[in-house]
Amino acid sequence: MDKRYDFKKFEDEIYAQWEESGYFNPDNLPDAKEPFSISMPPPNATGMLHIGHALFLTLQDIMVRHARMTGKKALWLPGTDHAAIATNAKVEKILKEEGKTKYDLGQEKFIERVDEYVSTSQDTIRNQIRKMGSSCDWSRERYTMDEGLTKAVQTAFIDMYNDGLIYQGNRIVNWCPHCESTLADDEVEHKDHNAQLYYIKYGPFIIATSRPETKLGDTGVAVHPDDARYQEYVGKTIDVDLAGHTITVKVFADPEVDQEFGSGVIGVTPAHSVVDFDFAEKHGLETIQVIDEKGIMTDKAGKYASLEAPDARKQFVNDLETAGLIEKIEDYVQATSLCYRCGSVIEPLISKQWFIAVNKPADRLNGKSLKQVSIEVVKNDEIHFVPSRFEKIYFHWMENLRDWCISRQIWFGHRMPVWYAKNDTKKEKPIVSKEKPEGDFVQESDTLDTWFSAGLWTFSTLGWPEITNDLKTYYPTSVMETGYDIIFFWVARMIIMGTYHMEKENIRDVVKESVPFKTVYLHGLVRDRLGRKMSKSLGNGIDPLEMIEKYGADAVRLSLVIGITPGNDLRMFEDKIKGYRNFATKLWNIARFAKERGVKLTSEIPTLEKAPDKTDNPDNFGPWILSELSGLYSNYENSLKEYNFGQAGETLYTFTWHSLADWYIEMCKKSENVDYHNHVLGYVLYWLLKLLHPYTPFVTEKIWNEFDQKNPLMVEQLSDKHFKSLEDKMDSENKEMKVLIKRASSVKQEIEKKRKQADIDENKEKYTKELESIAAYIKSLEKKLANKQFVKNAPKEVVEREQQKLEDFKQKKEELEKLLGE
RNA sequence: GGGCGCUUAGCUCAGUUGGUUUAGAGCGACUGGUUUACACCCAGUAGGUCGGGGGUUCGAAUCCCUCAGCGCCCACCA
Repeated sequence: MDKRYDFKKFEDEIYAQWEESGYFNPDNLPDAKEPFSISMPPPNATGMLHIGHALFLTLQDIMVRHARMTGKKALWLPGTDHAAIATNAKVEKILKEEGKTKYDLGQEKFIERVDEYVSTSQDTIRNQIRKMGSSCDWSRERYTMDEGLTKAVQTAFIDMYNDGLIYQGNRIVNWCPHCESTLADDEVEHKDHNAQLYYIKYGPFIIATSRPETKLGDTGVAVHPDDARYQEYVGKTIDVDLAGHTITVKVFADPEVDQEFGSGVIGVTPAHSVVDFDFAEKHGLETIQVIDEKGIMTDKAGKYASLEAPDARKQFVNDLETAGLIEKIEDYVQATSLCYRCGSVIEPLISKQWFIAVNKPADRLNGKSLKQVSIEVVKNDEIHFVPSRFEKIYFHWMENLRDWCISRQIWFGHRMPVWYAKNDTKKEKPIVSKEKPEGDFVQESDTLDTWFSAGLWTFSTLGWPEITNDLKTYYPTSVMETGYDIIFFWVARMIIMGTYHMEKENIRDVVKESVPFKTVYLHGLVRDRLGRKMSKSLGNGIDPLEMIEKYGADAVRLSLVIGITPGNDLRMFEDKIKGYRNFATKLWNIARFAKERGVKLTSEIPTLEKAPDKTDNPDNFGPWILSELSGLYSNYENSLKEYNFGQAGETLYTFTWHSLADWYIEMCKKSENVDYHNHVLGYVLYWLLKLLHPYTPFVTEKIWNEFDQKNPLMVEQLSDKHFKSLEDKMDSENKEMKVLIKRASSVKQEIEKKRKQADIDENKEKYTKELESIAAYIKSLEKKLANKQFVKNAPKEVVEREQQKLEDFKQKKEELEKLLGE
């Protein structure tokens, strides 16, 4: 073996061997029975691996490798997402560099161009995923735009349409003038910014508005029903002159109006405000659109027509001022809506779009709505969140969910199975069908929201709408592991889609449950050393590929996992990774030490009676390390069961470095009982490599290989039964074990004592101090034990423990006193 | 406006239902050592009133209240 583990030399090779072995595919695990499955959150097909990917790949790989090694039929299904808006924008940018626009190409050619781009760049992310050591089943890889998933999307759309859950409607939507597309509610970000509040003389009222130009489209005035100031106008329709532009508004009362804010009167603009749209629906107001899809004033804006909205505002305010209609202008902080992709200010607009009705009772769901069922399955614990606090956030979002706008005006994406007669230019008579109807029909030009297909991911990738063996076996998936930032975008949508489509009559009895996953594990965000988000503009990102190159994939994996807790952000910096590179080297050297001594890996428990019966004999460390190993195993398994990946990792680290290397191996060297220790070491290493493998798959596999093992480590079994028998054996030889382990620890103390003795002269002062603090502690223990309340109320074990402590410290005190010659 | 999280050694973080720890780890600092498993090493030292205050309890980093700072999410006050 080389003196140092050269990860660069081995990692790619090891991965290739794994892949060739076919064991990433659970079909090739013949003895495995109980299924375990994870759908990989699909990275963007055109994306590059970033540190966030590295984190989820590590966590999921740990789960999958562990499942595989504990006898499960472990499937980790990889894939990529077409990321409609992002990819569309990317290709548009490339075209721009060529001096072209998408219109030069036309939709068909543009899509060809996108497909071309996607297929060349998909390989990049695939290979980057491999670099992390991800043991996913590439034979089942999917893409959200592949043939099968396209079919799934169409089937899902048609089913929901036929059930009345998808409808076309003229409703107010979030419009991004830059992307020229609608956005879902949660694709809109809210940011405070400084704005002006204009108080306008508005017929008999004063109204406040931050967007004066929209007032040209007002059709109503809202006041509070109890507001004495405006009672006389309620129910009346009045004409209002706004500097020469006359609008007609209906005055109505609604309890939503806050009497205290502004003047207590709202000018209602149904076409350009979400709230006002709701008012309009409720009170039967007309809508007048004064701003169009590109942010330009329409003909309805009278003399302001064809101006850009900000210019129209300036001019309009100017005109109002001249006419003496501006009462005052106040500064105030307003929450504006911004596009989450490009940051443009969102324009609420009324337009004809496709929606999913989340509140509508559905026959398939026994008259419950999508929303109700999605809430229910989490309340009933059919799905549970780790950490559970995110359930509250999920409920809150679900309860307030409005109908989901699923149509997008970008070119790249799933086409809807919707057709219009060629002369139906207003899209008034949609025909929903997979095939183009006979005659002169054109397909709906809008595409579907990316999250529509992403919502189907857990079952579309298993072959749905076909009823496949995979669907029967692996649905619902065991765990959904993803970031908390994506709960609404994705997790919630998968729950909506899964609980609906898997209730279909031909599926219901085939899958075990309709929920898409049983557990949602949410990890935190990776931040820089200062806790800032990693971003290109800050240049504070850590490139996982560069780090793999420098320190190895195992080191990157450990650095992402040790010390983390579910749902909490973590900070990442290079030194951390370097430290874990050292760990891999440490492990390598342990193995090298073993190999050079002629150690053979073995699963056979070393006999205990070989340890000689002498207090200071280093051979006593044999039983000691076995008991440590046994403790490690239960700690490890319990931590993983609770998704405490950080803790399990830390336990492995501490055992390997400190118990095994620093103590046990040091003792081995001092013993002449070579055969015995070789057995112990071969045994401990055999199991330790298995335990470590999910965390550091490369170096453990390589070491395993160095010991000429038959099978790859990745399909070796971590046997619960074995550790039970280790424990049993230790129990059955309980008395002897306890004595031996105790002796081992007394050897440790002996060594420390000798060390102290050696430097006692130089450090007399220090030990005197220590003696003082021990004396003080003894006093406090005595006081505690003299406290009747304590003895009465505390559990017996605690009291006993304190008594034991007292004795131990008394002994320590005596020893120290002896040392100091007092 | 509502909700959530965080605040523990110089830095990054653990700390399970309150009691196996007179508060732990890694990194960094300092002292010493070792060159036949490993300097990507070993032994050790220093460093913390567990954000402040109050309460419950025999016992609180851990539970409750309150205040402060940081961060995040949600939200239709025009």
